Amino acid sequence: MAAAAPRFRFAPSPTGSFHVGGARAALHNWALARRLGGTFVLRIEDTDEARNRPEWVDGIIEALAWIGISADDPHFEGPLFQSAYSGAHVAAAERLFAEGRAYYCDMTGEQVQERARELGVSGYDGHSRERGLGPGPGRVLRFQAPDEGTTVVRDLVRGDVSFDNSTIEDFVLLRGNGTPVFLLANVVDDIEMRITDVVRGEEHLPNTPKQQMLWEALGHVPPRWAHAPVLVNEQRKKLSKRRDKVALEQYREEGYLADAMVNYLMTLGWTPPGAQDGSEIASWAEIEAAFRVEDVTHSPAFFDIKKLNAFNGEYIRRMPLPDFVERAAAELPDDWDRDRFAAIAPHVQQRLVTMRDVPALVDFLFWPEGAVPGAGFDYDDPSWAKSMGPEWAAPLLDDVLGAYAAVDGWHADELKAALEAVMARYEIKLGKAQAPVRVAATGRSVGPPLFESLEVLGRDETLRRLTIARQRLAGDDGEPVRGASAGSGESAGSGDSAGSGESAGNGESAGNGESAGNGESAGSGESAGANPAGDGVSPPSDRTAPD
RNA sequence: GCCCCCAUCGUCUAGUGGCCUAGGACACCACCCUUUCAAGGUGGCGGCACGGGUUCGAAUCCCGUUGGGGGUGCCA
Repeated sequence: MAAAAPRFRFAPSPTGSFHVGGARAALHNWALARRLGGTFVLRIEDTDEARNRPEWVDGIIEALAWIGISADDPHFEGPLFQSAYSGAHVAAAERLFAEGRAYYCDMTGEQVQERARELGVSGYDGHSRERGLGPGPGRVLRFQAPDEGTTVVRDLVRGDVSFDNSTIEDFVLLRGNGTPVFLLANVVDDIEMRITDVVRGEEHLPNTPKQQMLWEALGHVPPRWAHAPVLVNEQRKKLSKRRDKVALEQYREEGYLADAMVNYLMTLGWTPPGAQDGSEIASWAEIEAAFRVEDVTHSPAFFDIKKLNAFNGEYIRRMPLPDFVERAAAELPDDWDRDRFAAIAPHVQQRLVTMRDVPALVDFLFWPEGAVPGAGFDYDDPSWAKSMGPEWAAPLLDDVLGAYAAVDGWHADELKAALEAVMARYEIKLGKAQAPVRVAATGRSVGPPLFESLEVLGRDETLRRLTIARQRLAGDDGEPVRGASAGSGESAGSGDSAGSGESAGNGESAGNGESAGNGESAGSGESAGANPAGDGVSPPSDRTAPD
């Protein structure tokens, strides 16, 4: 008789944002369910009224879809709602009471603490076990845990973990108001949903012996357990919503690719095949085919954004060009010409960390008519002095102006040849000679390859900008002429102010060393006011680890 | 306090008694390439927490120490 298909579950509680740690847990369950031909059950733990909003459930489903866990997949089941099972929770509790496995107690939390202090014990001492209390307002139902022996949790990632039953107190099943507590609800749900494998975060390991007792007391065989290590921050503390950037949605908005995020998340605590002596980049298909919980590491993993960045850049570079152009377009202000961007796209694709860095790399192509760069551009920075400083800068600019006005075609190779012809007279190298031209034409000291950029810019606009720069140079450091300062921004006027420009202090990313981009140009419609960042809308509690 | 988990380069990891003078990836440094910046290439820096065992032999097994983390609620 073939073993029944395994049933996994992912049980997040709805909050305003989706935790990366949760994403990893979901991915683990998903990979297993798919590889083993089982089912991934999504259960929404919505019992806490206070934190329950319908749109949050959509958020969970969307976040899952983003990382490839599609509700349309045949292996996907749900969403199911814990609240729909409240009847079963209470029924289970009553059954445990009827069978003498649980009893009522009228002590308040304070009283329990006080008594523990007097007796010198650590927790609840079983005070009401023999008092024969029945249900009533304010009375909690407690599970009568065994006093002796040990409970062994067979964990797929850690092996057998044993707990001394004497250290497990008679825990609460039903609150004073009759509602079930997490421990009970969770187990009953799993039983009801015929879950066979519980794969979750290590923070749940201490709860596991209690849950296992419940499974057995309720007459069922406990599931296979697997507790993956937690994700931690640089302080080696569990990633917390309060202090760390954990919202999956935020990474998505900042221009991280789902594939990169998924790949990276899976490398925390596990090594994809072939990574032992090569790249850790692996497709989901490869990951899914090879992932086994038994191979998951035992120790906590630091969620390292630097490494995530490396993965993301790698994935961006690997995108087919048309895909890249399409995806990048989403980061551009509406009034930026798509064809013009497409012309330079191949050169920006290999210079990115996140998709959000795109606008700042090409903004010079979209200055409004007659504009000259202003605040936020190197044009107005020390970079100007550095590029224009040499005494040969002015004459060279004059010569380039002349050469470019006369150049036959207007293609990168011709523009390069023309500049090389000019610079030969000054006995300088291309690396130096291009600097003043670059700053003059693009407003930045770094960016996509110069001649390709100029080709896209066009002859008229290039000459115009070189002329203006030349005049400024002559005017001895006078104020820059500002037709419309701040580049494209102001005139963009397409309503999408947004300002991706800020591009999150990516100073080190794609260039523009000094300034982190122009605050107001380059708005990426998407990011607009949204920026949920989780924190704002969700309860500050860290105790929301999906279970 | 009590319970539980963990411990290989800065980080993520490979490693399950000899193949390890410990391998890869990210980061960092240098050089090469080069049209700035990237990318790419080459090389470098850098680790088995400590102390005892077991064994012919230990990063690998056992014990202890130390250090981290998680849990300890009428939260999930």
